[in-house]
Order: sequence, then structure tokens, then C-alpha cells
Amino acid sequence: MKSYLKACCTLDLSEREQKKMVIMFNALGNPSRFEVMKYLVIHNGCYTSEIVDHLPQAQATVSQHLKVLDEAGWVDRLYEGTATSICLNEKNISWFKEKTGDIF
Amino acid sequence: MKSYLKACCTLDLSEREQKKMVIMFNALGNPSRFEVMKYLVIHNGCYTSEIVDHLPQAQATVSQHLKVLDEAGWVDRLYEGTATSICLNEKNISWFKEKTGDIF
DNA sequence: TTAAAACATCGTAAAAATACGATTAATGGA
DNA sequence: TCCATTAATCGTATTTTTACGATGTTTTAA
Repeated sequence: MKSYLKACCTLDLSEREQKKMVIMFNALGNPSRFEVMKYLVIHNGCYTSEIVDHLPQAQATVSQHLKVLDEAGWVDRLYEGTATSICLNEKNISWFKEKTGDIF
Repeated sequence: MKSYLKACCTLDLSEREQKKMVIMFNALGNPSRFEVMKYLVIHNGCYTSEIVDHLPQAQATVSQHLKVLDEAGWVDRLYEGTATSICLNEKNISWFKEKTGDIF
């Protein structure tokens, strides 16, 4: 994702925040990752293995998707022994909704 | 964008609606298209040429981006003679915000 | 009718995203 | 210690996205 664009106007959104928003939008603009988020609404804190079972893709692929969601700020990964539990990042989710509401 | 996934649970979101949400997220998950939307918040109803001037890309590229935003439901294109004015699709934008609020 | 203006579309090259099998790393028992 | 479990990472093939120049289309004006 390139990001060489300058903001056209402030709209109460810094350049850094705008980049972050684009990354968050991008992360959910994929059917598998959106489905993970929906699954987490019901199964928040579940282990990665559950999500792997829920999706029709290989473990490596799901792991990659979870990394994208993590780096975008939608989820946190908590390492518990050999397992990893995935939690919604409520703070960032709220931030995203607020900003979306402010701008549009 | 593939969409072979079945919904895990309803969450007041039909499969059709889920697909639409993913497409809307995907459309704004690009710096140029996000910038267009921000520009429209201030210059709603402006002509395509203004947006072309605002972005650092070729006319053909901007036209393609506007098509994506249109097909995702973020904007409407109104053909006025040889020009095209671009308007925010308030209805879909509201829908998106409502659904995002409902789900997360 | 011709020409210019404003956009859309086409064809295509280059870059990025997606998916997978294989491998690696870390942990927790037996 | 050795092995099984869980998940991350690596290397890579395939698909999709992005961007551009060139061309096509529609409308208005001369």
C-alpha cells in the first residue's frame, strides 16, 4: 500500500491517522478477514486453532490474515503457552468508528 | 475479491450485506480513494476534473478509482454534459456506519 | 460538420496480495 | 530428554490490483 499522498484538508485527521484508517479499511476489505472479525464478535478471545477450523483455508494463510488484522489494530494476539488467543482491540475499534463518524 | 465464505453467524447481517460491507471496506482501503472521499466531504458534487487535479495520478487512473468508489456505493456519478459530477452517496454511507456500529 | 472538452474504457506492464506446503520455533507434557 | 502441539515464518506460484498511454465516446460550441 503506497501512501505518498498529502492530505487535502485536515478534517480533524492527521496524516498519521489517515494512514492508519486506510490500513484498517484495507484489512477488513477481504472476505476472510471480515469473517474472522465477525467470528470474534461471538467468540472473542478464542484460540487461533478455532479460527483455522472455521475458515476454509490453510493454517499458514489464516496466520497471515491474523497478522494483518493485528498490525492494522483490529485485534491483539495473546501468546498463552503454545496457543495464541485472539482478542478484539476494543480501543482501536472505537477509534475507527468515531473517526468514520466524524469524517463522513 | 473472492467471496466463497459462508457467514459464521447472523449478527443481523445477511450474506449479501456482508459482501457489500467487504466491498465498501475494500474500496476505502486505498490511499487515493480515501483521499477522494475526504476531498468530497469538502467539495461534494465537484467535477471529475477537480479530483484529477487534486490527485497525483493520471486521468485514466483516477477514473478507475472513481468507478470503484461508485460500484462500492460510496459515491454517485452524475453525467452533466461532457462533465461528471461526483456526489457522496449519503444513504450508503449512513448504512455503512450503522452496520459497522451494530457489528463491532 | 468539425473540433474541442471531459471522461470512460482498453490493453498491458509492474507491483502487491493471496494461498499453500514445508519448515522453524516455542511450549508443555511424558 | 524427547515428542507432540500450536502457531509463526519462509519460499514461491498464482491472482489481483494499480497505474499508464492510447483510444473511444459523448456532448457542446463554433
